[in-house]
Amino acid sequence: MSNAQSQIPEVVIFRLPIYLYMLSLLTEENTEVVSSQELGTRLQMTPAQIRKDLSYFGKFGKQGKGYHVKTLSAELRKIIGLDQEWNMALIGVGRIGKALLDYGNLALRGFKIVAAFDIDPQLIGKKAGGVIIQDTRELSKTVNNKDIKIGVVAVPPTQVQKAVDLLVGCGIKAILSYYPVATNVPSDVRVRKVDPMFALQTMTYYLRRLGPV
Amino acid sequence: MSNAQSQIPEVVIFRLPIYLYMLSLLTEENTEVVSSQELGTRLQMTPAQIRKDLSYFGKFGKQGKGYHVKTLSAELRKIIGLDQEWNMALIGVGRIGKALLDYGNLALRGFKIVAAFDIDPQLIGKKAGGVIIQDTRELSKTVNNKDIKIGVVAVPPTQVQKAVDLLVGCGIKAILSYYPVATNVPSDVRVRKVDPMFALQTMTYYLRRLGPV
DNA sequence: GTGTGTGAATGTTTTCACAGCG
DNA sequence: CGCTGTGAAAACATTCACACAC
Repeated sequence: MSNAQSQIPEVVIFRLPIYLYMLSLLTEENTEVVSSQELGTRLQMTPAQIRKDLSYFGKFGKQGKGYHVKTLSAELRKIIGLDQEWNMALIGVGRIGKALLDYGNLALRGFKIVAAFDIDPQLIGKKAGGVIIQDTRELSKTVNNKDIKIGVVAVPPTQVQKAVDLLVGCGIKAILSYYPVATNVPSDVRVRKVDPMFALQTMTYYLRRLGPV
Repeated sequence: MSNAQSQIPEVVIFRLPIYLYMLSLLTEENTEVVSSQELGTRLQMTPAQIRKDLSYFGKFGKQGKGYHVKTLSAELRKIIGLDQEWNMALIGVGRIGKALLDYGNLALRGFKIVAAFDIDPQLIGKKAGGVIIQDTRELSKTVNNKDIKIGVVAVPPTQVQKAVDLLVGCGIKAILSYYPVATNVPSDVRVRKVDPMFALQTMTYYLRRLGPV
């Protein structure tokens, strides 16, 4: 049915969860149908962009009416891959790692940290966020047993490549890293780097340019 | 000296903290000088892009050598506005709010939550992450007393506009919101929306397209 | 020789504008 | 009529390629 596959810009993929999020808000408000106009207002983007983005995946709208909220929601969930649960392995149970283990929203949105690993012997065997911290040597076995598809790397910069290698060795194809260091991975493995501080650090640039306060 | 001001693309601003981060790693390694080539390799971007980005702000490199790590670091910190401490007010001490109060990296990087607010009477007066939770009615007074320049909004979607209005009313010009709902603000106020889940939610798209596993 | 800074060229993303459908 | 879906145009961002400085 859909041809889809390769030529969809990455920015478009990045926006899909945003649409989905707004659709979930609309569902809560019992809105049945929404136009690209209305979505655009709520998300502060142009209606044309929303229509074009969605058109990469199919024709979900009805002319003269708009988009059926529930239907579009379901379609997007399928496209993004959120119509299933995803098991994740956490490498590194330091500050960020612990915060992730305690972060309730993960489970709410279908992501579950089902195993945690560290190299610190002091931590191994301890319990955190419902899982027992394991030695990294058990990674491969656990990935298979627990059907883990996503790796989350929360180790210091110097250890990132090592952690990534471990995950890649177990057949993991999607890795979220909490330090933006470059990593060497086969081309079919996707590493996404996030830093919770970057958003703050870009705002100060603009604060400075507002004239003296 | 610098003309700077308006015409610098926002994507460039977003990359500055990334450069700064890599420079801090290089400093730890006692590297004195680095080329755009080397930076590019480490950050997985083209040298040309790095040079062009930096050239928006001045000429920091030396031909034939590269960039002096410490000097460039210092310059970038000045440009981004990280050569000072920033006081922040948190609105909403729920799950995300509490996580932020406990997040050590904030202070390490020069950001400090110096006041927290909520409307829940059960929370007001309690202590969290070193600050006492206050009634939002005290916001204005506290913003002035504590020289607060950044607001962090961690309240449910339906309350975001209200919280943002409060902050804007106190003269706050930079707001970080943990839900990507559109907000109405004067044009000199910058609202940045972050959702810690979006990075995950885009990876599953690509996971699905890797052929059956 | 080596690597920056930068116009010009190329590539990508967004917006426009309108045909066509409900 | 109103609103989608979409080629074509405009805006924007990245990369090239080279003169010049060390």
